[in-house]
Amino acid sequence: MPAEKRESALCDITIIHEDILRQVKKEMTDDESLFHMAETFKALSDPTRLKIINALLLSEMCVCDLAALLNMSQPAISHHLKTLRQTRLIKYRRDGKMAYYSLDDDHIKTMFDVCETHVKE
Amino acid sequence: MPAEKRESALCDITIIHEDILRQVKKEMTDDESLFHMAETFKALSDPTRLKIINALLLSEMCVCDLAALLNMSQPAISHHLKTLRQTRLIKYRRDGKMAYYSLDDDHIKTMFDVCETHVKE
DNA sequence: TAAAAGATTAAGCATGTGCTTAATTGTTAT
DNA sequence: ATAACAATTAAGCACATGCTTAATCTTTTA
Repeated sequence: MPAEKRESALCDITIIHEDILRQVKKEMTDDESLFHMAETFKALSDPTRLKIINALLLSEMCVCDLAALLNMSQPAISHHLKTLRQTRLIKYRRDGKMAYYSLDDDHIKTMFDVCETHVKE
Repeated sequence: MPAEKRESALCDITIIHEDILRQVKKEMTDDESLFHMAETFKALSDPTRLKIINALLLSEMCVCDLAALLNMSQPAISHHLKTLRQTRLIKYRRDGKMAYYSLDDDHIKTMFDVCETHVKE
């Protein structure tokens, strides 16, 4: 065994389960997907944005409705909606001056419901 | 209509859909649950923590395994594990010097899988 | 009992997030 | 056209997050 190897065994972390590491490494989701998943969860990680999602689960709403519902400024709401749009959690349609927001698909409802179950038990 | 009411209608945001607001407000999840849900999603919102979850979906692992797998320091991993523990996403058992971590229940697997589906389509 | 090793906690710093106010865009109505 | 309004974007500030290094705790083994 070369000297560097012996030294590194002394200084570095001793890896106990190399076989498991190899196997796990092989089966893990790709980095890019994990990064985007983290972004999606991050979009859901703010109480205000979660309330927006919660509201949109119940009804399509415009920005000023949401601002009134959550008692916050329009810019603040608009900022959050942008975050949710960028992760494709919500979509919107324009009708004159108003922008009506709604959920993009059913994944969000599932994640919301499962998470609610988790925290309530 | 009293003067204050008229003035507020000029200065404040005009609420377009009062009926919907009332209905939605009534049906929304309670604030405390939403707050804890946001904390749960926040725990999942970091790429490193998501990789830890991903690894634990495949196998129980100790801290030094995870540190080696993700090529990070033990304190950094330990810090993340604490966050995941606090939201009851993972649990651990001690065996001598080592702490073996695993997922706490099936909710996490569901959220992980649904989110993966979401970002991959 | 002392030393070693896995794990956790603490302190400190760089970066990110969320709000506010102000400015801008885009659409409607006078 | 121009005024009004819903919405978005920008700039700036306070606070939170994630990493590093160092110190501490806990269990094993020599």
